[in-house]
Amino acid sequence: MTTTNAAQRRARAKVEYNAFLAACPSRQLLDRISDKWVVLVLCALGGDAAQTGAAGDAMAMRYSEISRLLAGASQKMLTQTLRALERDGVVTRTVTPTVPVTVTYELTDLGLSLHEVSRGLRNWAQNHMEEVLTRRTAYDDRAS
Amino acid sequence: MTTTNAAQRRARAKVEYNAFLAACPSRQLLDRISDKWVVLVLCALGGDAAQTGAAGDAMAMRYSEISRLLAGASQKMLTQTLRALERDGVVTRTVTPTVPVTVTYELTDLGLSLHEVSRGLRNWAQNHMEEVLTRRTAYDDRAS
DNA sequence: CAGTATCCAGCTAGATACTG
DNA sequence: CAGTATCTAGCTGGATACTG
Repeated sequence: MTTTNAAQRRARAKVEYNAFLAACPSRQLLDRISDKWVVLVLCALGGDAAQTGAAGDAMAMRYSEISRLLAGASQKMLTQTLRALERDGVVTRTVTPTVPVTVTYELTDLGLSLHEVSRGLRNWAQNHMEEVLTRRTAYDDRAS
Repeated sequence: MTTTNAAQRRARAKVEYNAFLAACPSRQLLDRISDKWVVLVLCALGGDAAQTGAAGDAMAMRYSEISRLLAGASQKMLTQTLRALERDGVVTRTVTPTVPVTVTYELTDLGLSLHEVSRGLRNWAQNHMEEVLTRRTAYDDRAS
């Protein structure tokens, strides 16, 4: 009976794994906010960048503004991220039919609350990152 | 002068991008907690699983216990994750030299506080995920 | 201006086999 | 029991070119 055994164990593991995943609802959110560009877009629209002049609170931004702020993001990633966030109701996409079309993005209430969550993360990071880094180098030194 | 132009633009973009990254310290943390298995290990050691009997607060767990709880995680991923967390001072790794060696993992104070952060995330997820899902299906329906 | 479409390199994570 | 080592498939993200 060696034929089905391995496959069965694998299938069983798959199920248990999914069950544990389902039991941990933060996974859903994490898949959303753990994305590199999602966080950066959130920062940008939330006004954390402060390099554009205004700072502190949410603002509507044009595609090209975001693109300029997040230099290094390809259009592909930017558009993909923006679409995903729009799909989830985190940002609004407003098309103004001017001559060359104008598109602005803005955080929704949902997006603002998500931005708040990411601020909580940022706070933790600022308070503990130094300790983490210290531990990390200590660990690396210990390992001959 | 078309030779250096493209490369220069690319280099410039790289710098700006990094600058914005650096300005957003949550990236560091996100790289840590956004990992699938990190969160699950955090859940396990934090006692969120509740499938082992005890529930609610932190507990020391053996490698095999974690492995059983997170069925579906390969040893590679589990070990890798555990090592990274140990390196960052989030968990402790205790080796007891019994006959077959016994290794237990436990959250440190730092790990507990990180676990709290992830609980904040979980709360947001529980409060808003339904809305996100609604928006998402609405968006998908709209797209003919 | 604000995208869409396509192709491809690199990294990650899973499978598998072996060890103190 | 608690790993380490190695190979590879698949997905993600970046480059590039084209469009309403």
